[in-house]
Amino acid sequence: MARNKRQQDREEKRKEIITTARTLFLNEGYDATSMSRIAAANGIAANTIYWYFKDKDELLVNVLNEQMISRAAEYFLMKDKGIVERLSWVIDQLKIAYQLVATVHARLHLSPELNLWHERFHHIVENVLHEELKLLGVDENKIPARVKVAVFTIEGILSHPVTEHEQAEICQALFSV
Amino acid sequence: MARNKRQQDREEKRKEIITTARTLFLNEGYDATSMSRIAAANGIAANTIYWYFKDKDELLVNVLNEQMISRAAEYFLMKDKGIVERLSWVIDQLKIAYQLVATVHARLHLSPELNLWHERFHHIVENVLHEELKLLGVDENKIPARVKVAVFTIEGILSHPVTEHEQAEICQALFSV
DNA sequence: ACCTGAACACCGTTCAAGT
DNA sequence: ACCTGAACACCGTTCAAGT
Repeated sequence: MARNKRQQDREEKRKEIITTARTLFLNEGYDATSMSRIAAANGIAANTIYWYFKDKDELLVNVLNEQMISRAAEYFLMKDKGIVERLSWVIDQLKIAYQLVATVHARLHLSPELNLWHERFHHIVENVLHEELKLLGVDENKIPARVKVAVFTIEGILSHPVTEHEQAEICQALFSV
Repeated sequence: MARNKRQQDREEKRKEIITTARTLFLNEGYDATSMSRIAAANGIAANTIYWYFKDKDELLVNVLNEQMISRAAEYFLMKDKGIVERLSWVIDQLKIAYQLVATVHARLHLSPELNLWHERFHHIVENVLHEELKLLGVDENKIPARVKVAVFTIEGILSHPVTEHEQAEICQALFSV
């Protein structure tokens, strides 16, 4: 792995570590991925990571952010597709990261930074869903509760065994006026 | 703490350890509660716990079971109350244990025993909810999807900041025919 | 500024040895 | 059958020391 020389490389190196961590977190899970493992995959010593990130939770927040940004970019390219198709795409993407979803919920109270990220993430998602329901013509003052139900249901689908057929029925139930 | 003498005490001692673990898991969380901590609270050495339980996950399953059984007993004493009141009681009880809910979801794939418990738990809860929706007169073949949405929404309420007002609106949305 | 070896204070779990 | 001290193989993190 390319050695670091000067300040210009700092952001680049950070990104390298984040990418490695993302792969490992998604494949093996957060707890199962040790700092040594991430470091080894980057050709550095375990404690070197602490020069780039405060702790493991800050690294997690960065991984989550990178993942969210890249997925959001793709999502907004689907503007022409139907709501149902876009929603099932979102669920598919989240399913890939479902281990991390559970980890975030389990570690919320241990890390203020993670808690903040979680709040912001929900804020963004809820804004998008609010807009979708508005476009569908749902009664404006019933939208907030409907949005919460939709968000929580999506999370539930991620963390529980649900057949394709069940998932389709559930999505239909969420977006019927 | 009372020393153990013969086989008759085994179940009793197991219960003692489970009770201690339950208190600590609920107050401090699963990860934050070490085996040493549980052992110390029971006046025994850390490794002694392994004579009563295979590992920490088996202890967790027993804690969850005990909690579920005691809560279920109370629930069925509320038969005369309305559905909304009973549901909000269930949510309150689950909120007390919300840390464990997140832990269960995060550890599902690490422990087959925990996974099995989780499946059984959902089976029980879904049966109860199915019955409730049936009594409300919901269209029979729309019930399964509605049950899933209700279960996932309840879990969402547990793990996210939701105001009393929002919660009331959400519950109303779930049980409107 | 960047990186490391060594150490610290923990984990959950195993095992040989005690009663 | 029940319990323990000591050890094992890990953690995440800190720190003094190197370049």
